[in-house]
Amino acid sequence: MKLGEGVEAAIHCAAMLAGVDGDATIPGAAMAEAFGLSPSYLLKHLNMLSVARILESVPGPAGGYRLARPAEHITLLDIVLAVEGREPAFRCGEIRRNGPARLDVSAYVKPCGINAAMLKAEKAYRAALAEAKLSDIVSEFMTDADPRSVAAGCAFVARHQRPQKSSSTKQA
Amino acid sequence: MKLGEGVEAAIHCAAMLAGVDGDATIPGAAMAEAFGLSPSYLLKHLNMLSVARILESVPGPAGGYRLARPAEHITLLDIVLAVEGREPAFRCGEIRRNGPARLDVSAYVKPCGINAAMLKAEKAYRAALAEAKLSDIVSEFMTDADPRSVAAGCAFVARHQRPQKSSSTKQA
DNA sequence: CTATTGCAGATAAAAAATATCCACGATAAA
DNA sequence: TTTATCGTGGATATTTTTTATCTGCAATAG
Repeated sequence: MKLGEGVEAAIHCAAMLAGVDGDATIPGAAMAEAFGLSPSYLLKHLNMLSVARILESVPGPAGGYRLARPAEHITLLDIVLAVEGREPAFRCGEIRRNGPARLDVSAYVKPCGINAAMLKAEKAYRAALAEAKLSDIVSEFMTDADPRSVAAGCAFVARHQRPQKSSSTKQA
Repeated sequence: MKLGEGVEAAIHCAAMLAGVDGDATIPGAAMAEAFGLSPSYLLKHLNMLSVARILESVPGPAGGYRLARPAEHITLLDIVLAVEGREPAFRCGEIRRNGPARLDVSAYVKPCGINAAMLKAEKAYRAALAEAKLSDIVSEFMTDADPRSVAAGCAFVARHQRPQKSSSTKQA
């Protein structure tokens, strides 16, 4: 049972993007620098978030990424599933039917009880992640984290975010 | 997020061992054959279950494995942790402090909120697994599975289990 | 036009999971 | 006592997955 490092990166990036003004964007390279990550590889993960409609990407200069919807409507489950895939962690290989004395396939129509129990646990896991909204993560960070850390994060966003020319004008 | 195949093998083996009479044992090679698994590799997993005191191993002819305690006191969590390790799936790399503008370490004493949320979800996952007793898995299999499958399983256990000479005599 | 950005695909390097083998100690049975 | 069977531990190989890099391409603000 292991989660790739991309999950941590994706959540941190999403949290950072929650702090931009209006429809401004932050380039992926800037976020890679902020977290000391490999730019090329981080782009892979950010792209998966784009495909999952969690982020929006804007090409060209002044381009980059921004949230595709308000942070209140993005959960950690959304991000984890986008990066890690939607398949369950436990995949039943149906090894019970791999023995030398194989029965007819009709003997295995009932689902494997072990599989059911494992899937039930993962359902609980996902339910807990679905409860964690990105907006909660951000606001908790703002109030609980060390002021220097908060200030540094906000300064970084302010320095790297790029306002868009078209669109309405400012933020909501 | 992925669970190794060893988990499925370990649970199936433990369930099989729950069906032996008294202190009899079943050799690892027999269980590997029953599930069509590589014997050498399955032994690795069975050994981890032994180290975790979930199984007991008996060397020599008439040796093999048996449950170290009643199936009522073995949970899927016990098995999963024994095989996959006890570390959480999400490991916080503290990438927030890896940027170019590093703050003093004192700015990071507060735990990462993202880490806390991920750990909370995994706690729910483990709690659900802790609810699933091996005895439940077995009894559910006995009553719900196809009779042919149950009969085949019981026959296999009866054919391969090996009673122990010493010890009290029979089971409790 | 030019520079910057995201994207897709090929590729490579590193790490982990899976699998095999052999020497060893224990032990039941012959 | 001898022999064959079993689990253990270590070394090693194979395969798969993860992580990382690079190149060419399309989009676009200035």
